[in-house]
Amino acid sequence: MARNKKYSETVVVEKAMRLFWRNGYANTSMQMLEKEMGINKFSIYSSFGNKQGLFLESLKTYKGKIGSIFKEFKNSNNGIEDIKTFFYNSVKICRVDGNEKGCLVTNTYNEFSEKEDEIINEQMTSFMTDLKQLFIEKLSINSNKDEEVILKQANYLLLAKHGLAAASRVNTEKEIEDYIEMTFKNL
Amino acid sequence: MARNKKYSETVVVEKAMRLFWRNGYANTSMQMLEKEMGINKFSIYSSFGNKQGLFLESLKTYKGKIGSIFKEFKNSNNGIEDIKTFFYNSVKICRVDGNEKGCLVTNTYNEFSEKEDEIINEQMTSFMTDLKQLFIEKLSINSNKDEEVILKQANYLLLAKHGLAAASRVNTEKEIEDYIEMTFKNL
DNA sequence: ACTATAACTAACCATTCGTTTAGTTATTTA
DNA sequence: TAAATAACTAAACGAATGGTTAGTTATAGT
Repeated sequence: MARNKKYSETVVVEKAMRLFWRNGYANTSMQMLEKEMGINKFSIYSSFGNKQGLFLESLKTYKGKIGSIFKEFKNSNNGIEDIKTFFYNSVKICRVDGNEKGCLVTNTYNEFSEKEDEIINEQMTSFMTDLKQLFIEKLSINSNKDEEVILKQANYLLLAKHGLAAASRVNTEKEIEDYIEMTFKNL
Repeated sequence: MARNKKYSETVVVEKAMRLFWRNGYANTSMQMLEKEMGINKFSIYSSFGNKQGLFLESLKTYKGKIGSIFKEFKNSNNGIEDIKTFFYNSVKICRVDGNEKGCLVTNTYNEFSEKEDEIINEQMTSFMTDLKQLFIEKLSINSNKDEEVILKQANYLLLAKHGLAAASRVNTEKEIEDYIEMTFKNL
């Protein structure tokens, strides 16, 4: 009936994601998004509803980005060694594509931890729960540890992963490598 | 010459600190500060210059608050066991006095990691450097580890402490205890 | 080619931000 | 007690925020 969009929503949401990743939600303004995405506010609002809608779509894109790492993690069968590989892969993905730092999900988790945004908080909690479950499964492979120990170690790894994502924003590659190696020394 | 202040700067900056601690710098508005501190914007500006001045003063107050923990940490001589005690004490201080979460210094470190605020970034870096140095000293007590191992372990502890502060905002006491216990198992 | 309509531009909301300032009140000191 | 002045109140500042809308342009299907 009328003219088509000049932009691809997939392309512009990828750019928005990078900006949110770098600056967090609150510190990314619509003006910055307009500039980075190369489209007008009107287009953003007609495509994504509002700022939060765009952010949720960015989170979805991010999860797609790290999906391959998770898939590899799920499908392998080397127990603890897989978790370690997963840690290294998680850090690696934060180093590509420019200046973005840490894990977008973890950053969001921290930024919204005191807020009361139900939609976003639910997404964060489910992400963490799923990750913990995966750790438990991997820790159970080829192991005769009892459940209590496995749960304790899963908690340990969850917090380690969380802290690693936080630290990867401010620490050097060497420090991070030292941390990962030490983390897995006694599991 | 003229009338005296109705408020104590020490008292109101303590209240400001609690608010910054709970919400971070950007998410704490002057309006919120007025309400929490119980004084007018004018009084805030005349006492502390501007928002950043008030924040720096809050940081100073916070450092005073955790000063006793650091002092105890410095003066004891049980090596690694002291570091563990320090970790537990650091977590404990985050649980008192209401809903404030995590470590104000670490929260600030994270919030400003991408900004270019020289004054604040310098304070954060020096705090971390000092802490690392302390870890190195404690790890060297009654130990025949070579320097490389000690440095690696210091990096490990620094990131663990950083991650712990981040995690203490969102995780349970049990998860945190598990994490600390596991952390020191590896040393 | 015409028209309906979606995509676009750009100006403009109301609100909130950190900060300032004009005007008033209280109290210290001479 | 009276003058000087710091502490106070409250309103307003410009800039920036997320969000909207009136008006224009391009293109789809008839």
